Amino acid sequence: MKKEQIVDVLETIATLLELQEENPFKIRAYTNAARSIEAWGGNLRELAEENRLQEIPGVGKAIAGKISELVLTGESTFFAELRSKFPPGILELFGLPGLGAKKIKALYEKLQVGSIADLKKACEMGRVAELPGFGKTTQDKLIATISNRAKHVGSFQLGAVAAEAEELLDDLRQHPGATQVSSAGSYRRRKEIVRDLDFIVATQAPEAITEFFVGHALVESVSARGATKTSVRLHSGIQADLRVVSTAEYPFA
DNA sequence: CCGACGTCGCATAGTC
DNA sequence: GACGATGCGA
DNA sequence: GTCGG
Repeated sequence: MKKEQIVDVLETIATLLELQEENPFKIRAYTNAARSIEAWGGNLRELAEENRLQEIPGVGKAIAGKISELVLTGESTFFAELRSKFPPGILELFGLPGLGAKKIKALYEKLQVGSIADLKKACEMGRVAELPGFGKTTQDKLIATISNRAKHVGSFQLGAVAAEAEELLDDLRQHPGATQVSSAGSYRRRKEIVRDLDFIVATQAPEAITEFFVGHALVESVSARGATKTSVRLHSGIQADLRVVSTAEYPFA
């Protein structure tokens, strides 16, 4: 297992320990270890094989043991057991502003809320406002936040994808077969939130352009490939659509 | 072995 | 309206 | 859970 994944596991352990109201210092120990490992340049596998994990600040005997297990087997019995105590979706709830461990625990124990979808239903049924510590205001705000969030699933901040978009545009323009290249849609309009990137290329050689597009270094995977429209996913995770048109119809595309 | 581990201020919403 | 709880960031 | 006296 890779370093980033291990860091993620340690952070998740900390979060789950919060839910069962563990000793706050123990919780922090896990987050500290995660931060520390993140900053550690070296190779975890080597360190694990030489039993030197404890050289990393914040990593003691217990956490070192869990890391070795993760590095070697990709699993941790402790983590698996901890995880099994809660529904997987409960971690989503930490992403909602205003919700922390205490509130989430109450929602889970009293209303069996184990995901954002569950929470939305509970709010809509008016059950959340009944809970001590919650009220109508909170319930309404949660509904609003969740609905708002749904709109942004699979969307990106403009700045987060601008670099990829521009690089792709430039490279398409470099291609000898492309006579006109432009972006379209929300990216062209510089909307703050973009769901996907749209490119339009005028060409006499659609096949070659498509080939070039799907083979581009920024492309992670190809989800659809047709004569006039091709969809791919870039490394950042955003979807990018390419429309190829004849030079004659480009002005109308 | 055993105690310390950051702390404070602010905002918000709920309860008394 | 005061007060404690919770969440969040400095 | 980890660190340090």
